Amino acid sequence: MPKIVDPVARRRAVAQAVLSVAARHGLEHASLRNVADEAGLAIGSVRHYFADHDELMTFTMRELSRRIGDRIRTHAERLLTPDGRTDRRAATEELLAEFLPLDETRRQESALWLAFTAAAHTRPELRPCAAEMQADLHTLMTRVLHEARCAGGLPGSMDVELESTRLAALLDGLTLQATLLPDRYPPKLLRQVLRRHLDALRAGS
Amino acid sequence: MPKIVDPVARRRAVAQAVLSVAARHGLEHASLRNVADEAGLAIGSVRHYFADHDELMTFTMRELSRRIGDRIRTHAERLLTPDGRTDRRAATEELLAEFLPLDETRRQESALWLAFTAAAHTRPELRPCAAEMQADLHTLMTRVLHEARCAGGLPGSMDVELESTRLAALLDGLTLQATLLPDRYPPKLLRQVLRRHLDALRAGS
DNA sequence: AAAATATTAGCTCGGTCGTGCTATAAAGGC
DNA sequence: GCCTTTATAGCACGACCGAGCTAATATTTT
Repeated sequence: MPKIVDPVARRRAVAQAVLSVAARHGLEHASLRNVADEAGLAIGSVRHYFADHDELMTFTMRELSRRIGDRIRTHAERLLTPDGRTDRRAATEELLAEFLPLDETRRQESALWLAFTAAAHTRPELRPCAAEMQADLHTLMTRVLHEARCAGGLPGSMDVELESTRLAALLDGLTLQATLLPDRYPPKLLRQVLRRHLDALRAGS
Repeated sequence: MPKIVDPVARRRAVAQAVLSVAARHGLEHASLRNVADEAGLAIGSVRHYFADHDELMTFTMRELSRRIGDRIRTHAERLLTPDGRTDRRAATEELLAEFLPLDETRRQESALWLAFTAAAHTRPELRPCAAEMQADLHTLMTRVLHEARCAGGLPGSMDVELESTRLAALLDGLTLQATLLPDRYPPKLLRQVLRRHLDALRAGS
């Protein structure tokens, strides 16, 4: 038998290389050659783990989605399983703030998310994943608003479905703008806008 | 002298070809060859009007910006120079709705806007234009909210600057989502979300 | 020790790219 | 009619691309 290599770990490492190249030079430069260089592998090695370029891209997008999802889930659990001591309002704000590019890590993730989302427009193989990410966001917004309303934090007259869409759009829009112009949208401003929106929801309209 | 050709018209025609190709197959396929084919010209002809590929791209993005801007300005004038008979509230909603992908034309423009905006992340030459577009959006939101407040349509306690950012983010986010999943975000829903936001602003919070 | 095989490495092909460069065609001034 | 200027057309080069394919390497099991 040959050298034992954990195939999933390798695939993830290669996906990380794709993300690094894409973050630095754009998705269009994430060629097999550049990615192999970035990962410190030969081009043939990369092709051993991915059938073709498309599979590499779809896997990488799912990897990005998984990474963001993991980060969100951590906060979501804290919110959805309150231990009594946690401030629901603050926990909600923290959860939603997790989507915003508040530090360099999340700024880079946001930029990558935007790149893949835009690419999904003309690359059919990426569309399912992009659609899933958007659906997941909407679902999470619905859960958050629904539970907040049940807990009495939001008025019962609220249209949860509509407000979920509005909240999701606000987060996506803020992320888009802050990713493009980080200087004009410092973390403080982003949190301020989010807080304002939550306050408005709380007040009923 | 040679055959007389209006150079600006030609440049715009070529830019239109870029937009067509980009809308159909993505910005990365807007090569000189594909664009020349789309425009019905030889590759050399295209290069006669554009020094290099970068200039073609920057010009096309500005052209797109100009086209969207023109459409907006038409509505903006109607709102900012009211003739007494116009309903300010409805005119405002119409103006803001002009940003949303409510029909096929605007859906395509939105997709192109998104593609260029995403590309601006890693293409320095596109950044100034992207930044301008975003700044213009914010400025317009500020004007609309400011005038609406002066006209008594919005509470005086409102933080215009903050609400402008929030409104701009909402529009960008809605556009992003509706462009990616047109089926899930039909025009009716988009207008509903916009109306809800304006109602909330009106109610003071 | 040897055989088996997952892994790595790299050559080759056809294709597309931007761009430098040259050649032809058209049209108004002399 | 000729000449200058502008527009159009297209060849040629080097670079990069994805993918098919083969060979070498390394390591665990037999």
